[in-house]
Amino acid sequence: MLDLKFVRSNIDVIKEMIRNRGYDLDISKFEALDLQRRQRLTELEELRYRRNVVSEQVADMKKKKEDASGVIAEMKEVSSTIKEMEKDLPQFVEALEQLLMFIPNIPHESVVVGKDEKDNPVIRSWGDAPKMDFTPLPHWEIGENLDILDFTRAAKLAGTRFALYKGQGARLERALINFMLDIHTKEHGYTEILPPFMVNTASMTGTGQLPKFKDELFKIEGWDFYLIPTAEVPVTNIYREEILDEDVLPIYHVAYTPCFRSEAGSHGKDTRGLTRQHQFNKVELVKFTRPEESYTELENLTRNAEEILKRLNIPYRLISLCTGDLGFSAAKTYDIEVWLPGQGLYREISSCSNFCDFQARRAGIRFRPKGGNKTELVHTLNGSGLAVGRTVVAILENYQQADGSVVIPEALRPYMGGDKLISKKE
RNA sequence: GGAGAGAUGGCCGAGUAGGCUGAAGGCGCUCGCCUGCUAAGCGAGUGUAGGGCGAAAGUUCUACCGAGGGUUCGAAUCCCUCUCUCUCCGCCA
Repeated sequence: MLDLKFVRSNIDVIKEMIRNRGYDLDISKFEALDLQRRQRLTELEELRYRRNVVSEQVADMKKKKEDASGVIAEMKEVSSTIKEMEKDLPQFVEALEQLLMFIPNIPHESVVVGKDEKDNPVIRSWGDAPKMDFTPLPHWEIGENLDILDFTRAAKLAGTRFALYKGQGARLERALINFMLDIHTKEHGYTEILPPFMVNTASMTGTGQLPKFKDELFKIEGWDFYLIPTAEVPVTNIYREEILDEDVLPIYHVAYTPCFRSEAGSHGKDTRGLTRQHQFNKVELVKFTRPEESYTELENLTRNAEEILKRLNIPYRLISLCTGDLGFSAAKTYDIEVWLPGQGLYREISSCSNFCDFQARRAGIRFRPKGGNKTELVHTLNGSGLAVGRTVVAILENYQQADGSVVIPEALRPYMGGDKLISKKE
């Protein structure tokens, strides 16, 4: 959410930004609504002022044993008017807030203005595609051949977009989670968090999943619980409505959680394999920083995520999302895309964003600067470090061999009981 | 699930026969003084959000004592509902 006063005095900047992002959002009502709201608020506050003054008079008169019944009768009228106006005002506040909630974040000046993913500039690439003298298979075939992935039975258990991992497959997923958590906690200085996997409406609103992205969420029937679509939600909301000491910043958190997404808008897309599931595992990096250092922190966070792929020796490229492809709350986003030889394409495995104060404003996450007493909003950042299921995809496709077996990346072997190879059991 | 206690400012903690209590006191923090350094001491200041006026510093008004309703001229204080925390009992991974 943007600052109301900022929007009020920069309405043209906002309109241009909305255009650059390719959003279809009409904010022409904003000014009138804002004005109406303020007028009514002023009227109401004047009446309340009067009530307060007269109430004091009543207290005085009673003390002096004077008759206050005339004033009291008059105030009865005023009070009922106040009550009516108090019932009336929230409509305007809510309407304005609704409008404000649907205005996306302002992209950083370094973000390229573009239409869609074709306009995303590549920032850098790392690693070489493995040389294969055979036709590489997509991971779902590799996994099913090795009997470590079973999509048919997963569909029986739950439905489409679910996976059943078996044996070395299940272990590989678990190994990756530990591998990633260990690097981020021991080497990159993040504090591990294990949060609830369900959160309430207030949390979903705090990070911006609600109200705009309601359709993407799974809700528990009869409860104010939503399954989290990413650890970003519970972890960012840890400090919701809090004022932090400046000393504690920056805060680095890393959390492993499963993520649950309806994938409502992607019917028929990526229907095969692990790529797009209703439930998947992710290790998420979250940062809370001072405003002036958030862009440096974004670079660091992105490199922390890249480091995982370097250790696993998986080729990838880093792209920067253009205005047309940028997420609603983000001011700047880097996507890390891994090379998948089995499918012959690059696939997003991590998305690292700086939200600046956009999430913090809505969630009320502030800090008190040393020396000053005015509170400021923190900047929030997050990025996948990494999506675990897609990392399995990348390993299977990049480390596959002609005989159908899959070499386990060296860095991961300590987490796989020393095994070097996943091969078919005879 | 049953019985009871509680929720106040960045933190701790006063405040119920409703009326200058935005809220005592303490801690913390900021500025100044003092001390050779450290520690201690002294003085002043220090909530959040929103509106009006002001170029700004600022000033003024309104709201906020877990949340939402109600009673009243007037509610942190009375009533109702909800949420959360704690203690005891029961049940359970």
